[in-house]
Amino acid sequence: MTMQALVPVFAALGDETRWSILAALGEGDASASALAGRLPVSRQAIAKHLAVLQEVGLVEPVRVGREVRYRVVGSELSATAHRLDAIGAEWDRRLAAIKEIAEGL
Amino acid sequence: MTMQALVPVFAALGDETRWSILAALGEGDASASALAGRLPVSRQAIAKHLAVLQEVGLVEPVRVGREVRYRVVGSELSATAHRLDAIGAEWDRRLAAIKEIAEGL
DNA sequence: GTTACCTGCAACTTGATGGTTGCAGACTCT
DNA sequence: AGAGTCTGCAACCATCAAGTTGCAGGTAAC
Repeated sequence: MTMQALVPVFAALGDETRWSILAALGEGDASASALAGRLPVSRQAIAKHLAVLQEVGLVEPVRVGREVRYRVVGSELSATAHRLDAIGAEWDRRLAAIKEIAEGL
Repeated sequence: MTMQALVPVFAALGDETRWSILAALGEGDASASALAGRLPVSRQAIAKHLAVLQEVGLVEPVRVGREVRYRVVGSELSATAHRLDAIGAEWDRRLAAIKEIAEGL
């Protein structure tokens, strides 16, 4: 159970560049330098984004020799999705209850 | 089908104050002024947040006399959750494939 | 018609964030 | 040992976002 603080996870997912990084990592684990070769931003910018992603558990570092590769943690994505879905369902339930009252049932 | 641009939705959900507003709206529809009475921020700040939430379809305005009440759109939350879940599942699938290759199966 | 209240617009402050460049340190490999 | 390359740290810039205050415009109610 990761149980990250939800809101920071969304904040991390609310940036296009970070999604580009996640998408690139989907092709296989890669280091900040390798990613900088594929994306139109500097290595340091990518390093910062990776730090943010790691902070909320969306990505994890793996040392391979002298480089640090990053891997997407798909389960964190799924966990976040499920928590969000539960919240959405809760709201739907409440709305349905209100609707019933409004319709005099 | 709302089909909002995903990333902006996450950006909208990546703010604590916005969650406070959503939570308060969960108690029942309310206007910006009413929310300002319950939350520790100014009405205008809340109005801006509501604009952001409306922009991505998480909330919708309802005129009631001279005031504008807002209602949470739970379905948008659920839709976002399902899309995120699909992405997470896709990553898990890929990781599983990579793992199989790595284990020489 | 006034009074009162609620919304909407504008200007401004401030802190966070996305981005850059430059440099120092560490590790590999020949 | 030396060359090359990868990481990490720091300073810095610019833009955006969250928040504020103040004011003008409607709309409801008495």
